[in-house]
Amino acid sequence: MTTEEKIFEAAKIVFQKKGFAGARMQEIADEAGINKAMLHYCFKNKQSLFEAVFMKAFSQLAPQVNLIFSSNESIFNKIRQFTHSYITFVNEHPFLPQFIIQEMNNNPEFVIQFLNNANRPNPSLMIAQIEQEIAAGIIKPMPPKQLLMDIFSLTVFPFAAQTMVKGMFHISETEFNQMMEERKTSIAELIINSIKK
Amino acid sequence: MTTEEKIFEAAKIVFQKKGFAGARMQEIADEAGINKAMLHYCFKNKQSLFEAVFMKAFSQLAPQVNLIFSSNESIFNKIRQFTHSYITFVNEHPFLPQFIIQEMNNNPEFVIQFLNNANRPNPSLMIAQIEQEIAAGIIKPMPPKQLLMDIFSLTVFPFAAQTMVKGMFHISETEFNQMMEERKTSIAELIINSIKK
DNA sequence: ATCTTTGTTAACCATTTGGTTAAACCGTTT
DNA sequence: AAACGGTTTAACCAAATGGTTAACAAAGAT
Repeated sequence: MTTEEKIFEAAKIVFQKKGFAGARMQEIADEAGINKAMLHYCFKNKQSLFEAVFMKAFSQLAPQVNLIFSSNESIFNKIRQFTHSYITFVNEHPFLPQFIIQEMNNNPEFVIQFLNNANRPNPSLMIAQIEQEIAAGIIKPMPPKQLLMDIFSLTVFPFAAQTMVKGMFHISETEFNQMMEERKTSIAELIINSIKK
Repeated sequence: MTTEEKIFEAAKIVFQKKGFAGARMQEIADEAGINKAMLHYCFKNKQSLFEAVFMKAFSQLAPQVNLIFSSNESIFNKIRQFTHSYITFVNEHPFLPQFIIQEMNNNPEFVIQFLNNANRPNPSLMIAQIEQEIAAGIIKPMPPKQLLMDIFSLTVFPFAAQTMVKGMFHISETEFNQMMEERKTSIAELIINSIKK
């Protein structure tokens, strides 16, 4: 692993745990097992290191979502695929959703950058398909954006609010993971049942 | 408004916008229109000021939730009341959910404090009722915690991920608020339809 | 009137923090 | 082996930041 990669991995860990403002350059250097000056040798400064980490995180998630959203499957199968593959993916990157949401809220200017980014999550195809299937009488009439928001909410929220959920329900890491495993299918069926005519 | 109140309000604004690590004592003082030394005269330090703000925020939300969860209504009406009153409340405090989730993730030790706090959100009554109604054959069998997580997800997520949602769907503040208004009833009916036998 | 308590401020301090520098290290070329 | 290039480090620096101090003002209490 090159030094740059070591730094990047370390920065990922520290930024995801502490956020941009809470992260310390020294801590990233320690985590990477290198001297602090190397951070500035490889990356211009804290901001640019952060942007690299954030971009990478985001562009790991978005293409997956788009792949499913733009496939040729029926809306029902797309929903099934989405919940399944999203939860699988996030299980391996448990801090991604809260990290992305947090930093997006703290730096709303960032959002603008992603609107121009090819790797942004793009719901327009999915919205079009929903409208078509409503017109074709396959699913009940409803605002497509609300449907998408329902799908995202049910899938993403438990991860984003992980700490609170675990605390409120008194559940362990293992129980949490098991619940998420169940949700891979239960969410999809919940949504499908509600829109199916 | 007393100086302490001015500080508290200012701290609320700055902490909710920047988070604990990102907030600056000077900025809070400026926002309150007072000298920085007053912060330390009224509150011991940054941490204790933050805890005061956080506790207050949390204990505005929790009792409302508990009131509904422990009423004598049917499960269907409780769900209707919850989505309605939660969305109404959060519309007036748009940064609360993301603030609470963010700081809980950043300081998981906090969670422990709330487990001993009388004002904590307590889902146990609601869970018991769900189990009863399943046993009585009123609603379909399902894990009660999953049902609660569905309700919370659909209600809270759009607010917690506000910035991303607005960016992804290209919707304005006004359109967002209108969507949330619709959700007050649409979420409840979605859930109720899915559990009703 | 004056003493005391409470509220408020400008100036100051110690530490932390992001960032820089100049020297050392090391494999490659000549 | 000397010169060279990229890589790495210890030491350093300036600014930012949380927190303190000592003086000052306002308001009661005696």
